[in-house]
Amino acid sequence: MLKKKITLKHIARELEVSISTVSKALKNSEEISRETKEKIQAFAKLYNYKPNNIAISLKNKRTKNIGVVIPNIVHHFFTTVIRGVEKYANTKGYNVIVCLSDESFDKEVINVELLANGSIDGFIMSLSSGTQKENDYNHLKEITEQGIPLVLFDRITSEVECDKVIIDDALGAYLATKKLIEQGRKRIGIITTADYLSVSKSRTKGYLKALKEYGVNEDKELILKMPSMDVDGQLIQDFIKNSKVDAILTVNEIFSIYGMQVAQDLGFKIPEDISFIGFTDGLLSKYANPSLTSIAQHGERMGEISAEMLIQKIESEDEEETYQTKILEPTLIERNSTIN
Amino acid sequence: MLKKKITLKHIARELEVSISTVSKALKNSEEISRETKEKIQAFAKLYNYKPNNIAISLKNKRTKNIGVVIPNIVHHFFTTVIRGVEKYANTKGYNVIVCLSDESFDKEVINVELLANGSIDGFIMSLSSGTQKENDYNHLKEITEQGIPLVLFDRITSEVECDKVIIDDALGAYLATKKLIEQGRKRIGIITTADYLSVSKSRTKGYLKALKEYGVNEDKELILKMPSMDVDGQLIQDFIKNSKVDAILTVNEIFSIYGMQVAQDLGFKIPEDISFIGFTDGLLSKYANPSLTSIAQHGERMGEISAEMLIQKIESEDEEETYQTKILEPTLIERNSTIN
DNA sequence: ACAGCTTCCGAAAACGATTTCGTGTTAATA
DNA sequence: TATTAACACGAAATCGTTTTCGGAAGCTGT
Repeated sequence: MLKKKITLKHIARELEVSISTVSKALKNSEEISRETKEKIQAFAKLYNYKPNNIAISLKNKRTKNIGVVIPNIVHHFFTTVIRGVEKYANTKGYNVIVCLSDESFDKEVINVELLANGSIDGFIMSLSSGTQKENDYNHLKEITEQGIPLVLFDRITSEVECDKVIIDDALGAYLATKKLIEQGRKRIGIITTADYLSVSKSRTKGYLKALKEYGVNEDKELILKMPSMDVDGQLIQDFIKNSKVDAILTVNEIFSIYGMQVAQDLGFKIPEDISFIGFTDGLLSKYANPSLTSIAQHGERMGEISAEMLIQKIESEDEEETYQTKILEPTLIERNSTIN
Repeated sequence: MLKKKITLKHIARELEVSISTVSKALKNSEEISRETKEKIQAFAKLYNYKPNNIAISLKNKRTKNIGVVIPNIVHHFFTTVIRGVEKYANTKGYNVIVCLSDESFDKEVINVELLANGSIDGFIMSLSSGTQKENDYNHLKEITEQGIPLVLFDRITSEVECDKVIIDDALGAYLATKKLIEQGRKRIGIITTADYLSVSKSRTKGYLKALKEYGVNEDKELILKMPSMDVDGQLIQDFIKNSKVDAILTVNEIFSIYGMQVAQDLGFKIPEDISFIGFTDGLLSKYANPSLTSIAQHGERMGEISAEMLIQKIESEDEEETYQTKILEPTLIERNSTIN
């Protein structure tokens, strides 16, 4: 009943030729006579022969797999990146191995070390918050030292030399803040996370830059730093209640969505009393009520570019150690959470 | 500069012993003398030796990879399943290779065939809509015939004999409909998709069963079948405008969220004039405004169970061909889109 | 002093494929 | 007829690991 996979050896034995002959015949080598080739090819097709990927990987020292290690999969942004990576990788014949670090340094290290032992030809990664907090990148330095190509996206670090893809986070925050100022907002707050997260830091910077440009002084009371990536409802509620903001920029969409709910519960009208802009532009932004003005991070594009850069490095012969950082432009998408 | 990975051969040459000795020493074999083992182990640690996964896979004919093929990654449900699979698989030392079929029959076949050639020890899959439409499962039959374990979840078929994990879709729809009836709703509509999707069919069945139980006759005008998984705004708008429904059940959350927006734009109050219940209970349901009463599909649990069943099959010696279908109970989560 | 045991280690096959090189046969050329 | 070239194929190494088997020492006991 069990139709086990057939190998070159089986074909060779059955047809009374050598394994080499079978191998060559199936690659249509000129070395083999027409009739022998036809015989072998027919037999192979009949028994649905497909070469064993593992054996080929071992021989070629190339797996045609790329490893994607991301902090989580719940944030819509990361799933769109996966989509982009998949899309491009597939056209080039690569599979995608997805590993979740779960925002944990230890899990990230484990995943990387596991995959680095031959399972993949290169990595696409976004740092876990744990890793950014520890500020320890030895696991990444090791793989680059071994010559395994690596592309970091979104959550990156200058500690590791490799290709990188990010959006201009500061610019995104700057544009959003500017938009709010120009709409007449006077007290613009920001809900961000701890500074060790590279993106949050940049976004806060862009926010401050815009304020400065318009002569608004930084006000610590308008900056709420969430201790983790999770929503702390109480903190947001207190912030909205006490800070007298008339606009809020958040570093992800969940903070905004949650903020809007709190604000509405407190009787504020959106966008009249308080307007909101969030980062990421995922499904939530589009379907929230009111819909959320947001800064698109172009995750799918980011995934495609990452995959393209990685595969380019994987397949390039020369060991030129030149790395580039691609910076995508964020896009402000206006919806009903700001005046339009 | 490049610190290439070290192999058994390198160690053997350097320490002037045989490869076999090195291999055994690193496994702490009793065959090797204490001093030789210590010497080899120290050397291996110093040069950070890690065995090559590919070589081991070839030798053992086991990759410690499991392939997950899903229709898309945008639906929150599938990402939660991935999480569950990852979670369980990692505890057992397995990696997860994710492939997206993009709802396409062809892409599903390609992915399966690629992975089946040695890359993975087993499959966890949910059928693409294209596959369910074509009703062609030869690619799956082939892998099961080869003895490769397969677990189907959510979108399954009776055409293939294998382990399966689903929620009781009919029950979910039944419970939701019953809830609506008991809340006094008189004209309960359903927004579903074409019948070839196994889950939509079951859910419609549950909906009809509840109606029948309460003596309500089926009314074709209350059933909207969307031609695809995508939201067709016009259809939904016409449906809400013309059908005079006072409650709507939808087979996913996006249809509900979209429906709520349309209803609100038309001046209906939710839940007073129209109440909504949607399947899936993703982020959208929780953060929508009003928040959406929904039927939780327990994706993460489903992923865990799928992984558990698969790994159990992979690691069991006996070739017993007994397959089971696990049916999870859906949970109705009440929020503000229904009266509470 | 010699059979019989341990103890410790290496040779070789195996997993499944690719590829280089060599060789026997035949046909073409001098 | 002798030489050579073209053709068709096979042997063997290789990728990195595991594992079986056998054998060389050294030791024990009689």
